[in-house]
Parts: sequence; structure tokens; C-alpha cells
Amino acid sequence: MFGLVDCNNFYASCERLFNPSLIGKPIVVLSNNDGAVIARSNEAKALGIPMGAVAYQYEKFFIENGVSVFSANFALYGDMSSRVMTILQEYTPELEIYSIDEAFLKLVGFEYFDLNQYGFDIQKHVRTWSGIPVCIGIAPTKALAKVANKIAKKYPQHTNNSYVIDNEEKRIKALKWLKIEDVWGIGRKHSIRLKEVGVHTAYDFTQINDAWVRRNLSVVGLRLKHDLQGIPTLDLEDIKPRKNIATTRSFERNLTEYNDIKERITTFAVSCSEKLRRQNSCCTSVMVFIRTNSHRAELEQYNNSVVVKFPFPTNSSIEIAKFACDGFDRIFRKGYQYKKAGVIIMDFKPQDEIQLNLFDNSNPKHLPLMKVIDRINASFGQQKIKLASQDQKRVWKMKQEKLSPRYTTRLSDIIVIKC
DNA sequence: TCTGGGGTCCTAGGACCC
DNA sequence: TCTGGGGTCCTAGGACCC
Repeated sequence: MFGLVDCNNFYASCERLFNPSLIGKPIVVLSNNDGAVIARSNEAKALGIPMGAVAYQYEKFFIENGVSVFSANFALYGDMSSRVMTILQEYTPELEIYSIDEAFLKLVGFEYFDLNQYGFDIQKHVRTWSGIPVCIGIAPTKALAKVANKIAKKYPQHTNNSYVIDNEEKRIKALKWLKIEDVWGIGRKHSIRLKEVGVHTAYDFTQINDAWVRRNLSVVGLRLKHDLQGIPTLDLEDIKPRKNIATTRSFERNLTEYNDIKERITTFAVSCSEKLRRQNSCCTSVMVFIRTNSHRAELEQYNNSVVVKFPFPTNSSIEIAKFACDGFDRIFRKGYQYKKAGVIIMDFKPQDEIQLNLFDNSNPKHLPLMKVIDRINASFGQQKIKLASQDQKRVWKMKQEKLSPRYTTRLSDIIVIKC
């Protein structure tokens, strides 16, 4: 059996955790730059605020309805996530951390356990020990565990936040209940296509023939179909090193100056390089893109990207930043109002399997240098040591007007309790 | 004035090889 | 006039996830 634990309205729940006056109140969390709504408490959902709502358009609505608004506080969410995952680890020998707020548990050898009770216990202990409310679904396959989880979420009173699909009757009832567009792995495009052929529920999907699914939804769709039929097809995934690492941001205002944007590109490249070294890889190419604001039709639009291939693999911030800037030089055009830029590094090789080249190699002095920089930044706070070509005056700040304290990761932000 | 960020996998088609 | 068969690798684009 597989279990799927999913935190309820995770970011909103984290914000509420250290501010109990918000219990029962509507909360929304905004994306970077305070742009759009990316998380909502149940109360906010009930007010009809959609996912992705544009913050400035809802400003008045938020005030009128007493909605508490927060800037995204990823330091807090990341730390709370690892606390939840640590608790879950005690409940299974095999855990797959699927996202910041979700994990699959493989329950092998639990034949003699009462899984209803087990699910209830997990949910209760996560709640008690971390303060985060979660729901759990348990079923013979991953896709069905996802379905079971949805049922637990939808009917918390009836299910005690935990639901088990352990026989055919429950499986069929659940699949008939679940709309096709809510099935894990069926997105917008596929659900439109499926409805055209009369598939409206997850159950309908399990009834159409394999060849059609294979042709229209590829092997991915076919695996999903089998998983929903109760034939285990998807297993836990191992932690794999990433294949791409990206740092991309919208700017708080439009930028027109070459030097301003070049500084951003450098900083993004450095940030990618740090993540790359953390997984002990080197990369051999970088993609750089810049674009104007596509939502402003009246402005002249330009967006372009370029891939720069390196003559040698490297994970040096200095070298990667230089290649990224070379790419930027190729695509930058004067006279446009730029709103967003990004750096994506690709084509990774393990750091200890680098094929040396007779003529052209990564500067060997950089590796120890990077180690020292990473160590200093780790103990004295991020960005303590930067490249000279990065912004030195901390001019670049995201718009984060409603940022909550980093309660769990900064000593100065820790809560004070008056007894 | 203001519209997020970071990932994965699969497929078809083109270019190339012998 | 007739124009094979079997491969690999790469890329862009499309779908999906949170």
C-alpha cells in the first residue's frame, strides 16, 4: 500500500502557526514580488478568491473582507516542511518527498496493521508535533492514494483527515466521484480532449481502451490508467540529482539599462552555481533569457533567449557568470522595457567524473575558492561574499511588503512568549 | 504601478552515420 | 527507369506537476 500525506493549504497554515489570532480567518499568500495569490486558507477559498488572483486587483476586496495578506516566506515554509517530513520518516522505511508539502509513504509489510488507525495516528502526530494540519490517503497504488487523499480533504469530518481505499467497492465509488480534471496527471488540455470522447470522471477514464490512451496521452497516460485500475505501475522515486537548475525573477520595475540587467544576470548565475555545487555537479551550458512585460500590450514587446555551450564543464560561479553574461550580450537590445530575466544551467556532469581537456579547462583555482566562499556564506548568512560584478548595495530587493518573520530560522525573529 | 518560480518527462522530426 | 534499411543524437514543443 501507498500513503500520500498532503499538508492543508500549506503556506497559509505556516503563516497561521505563529499567529493564532488568524485561526478561522481568511489568509492569502502572494508570489514573489507580491504579484499573485499562490495559497489560500479555506476561509479565503470560501470568499471566492481564485488561485493566481492578481494582488493589486484584489486590494480593496482583501481589506473589505478582512483577508490577511502575506508575502511568500520561503525560509519559514522550507523549514516547516522539513519538520513535517522528519515526523513522517518515523512512520515508514520508505518515504518519497514529492513536493514541499507532500510525501508518499510506501507501506510494505503492513498487512496486519489497521491502516485506518495508522493514517489517523500519522495525521494526529504531525498536527501535534509540528502544528501543521495534514490529510492522508492510503491505497494500493500511488494514483489511488492521491484520490484517497482528496476524499480525506473534502470530507474531514467523516474521515478524520484520513481515508483508505482497500477494496474494489471503495475504489469504484471513489473514481466515479472524482471529476476527470481533478485526476493527478490529467491537466487542462487532456481533460478537454477526454471530455470530447465522453470521459467525465476518473472511472470513465479507466474504461476506455489502452490503445486510445497510449495514442493520445502517451505512455504517461497509460501508466496512470493502470495505476487507477489498482495495478501498481508507479513506484516511489529515488532522489535524483537535478537535471536543470534555474533562477528567474520578475523585476519590481521595468529595467532599460544594460548594466542593471547584466547585474541581475550575474546574480542569477551565481545563485544557480551555488545550487549546482550543493549537488556536486558541473554543467556545460547555460541558457539566458530576457523579456518585456507581456501583460502590457501597449509597450513594444521583445523576448529572446540563447544557450551558451562551455568548452569545459564547470561549477565555478565566476566562470558560469561570465558565460551567462556573454549570452546576455548577444540578446540584449537597447530601447526596450525589460520586466523579467532568468538563467538556467543544463547538461550536468558529476563533479568527480570530469573529462579533462588538453587545451581548455576550468580554472583549477576556482574549486577551492568556491568551497571557501560556500562555507563562509553558510555560516555568516547568504551573499556575505559576492562577485564584484554583483550588486554591492543591496539595491535589488523583491517587493515583499507583507513579509512575516522567519520564526524558525532566525534567532532575532523568534517569538516571545509572555507567561 | 502592480500579473510567480522551479521542475519533469515524452514525442516527432530533422540531421547525420554506415 | 530504377532510389534501402537500420540506426543514433539532438532539439523544440507540448504536456504535466507543485
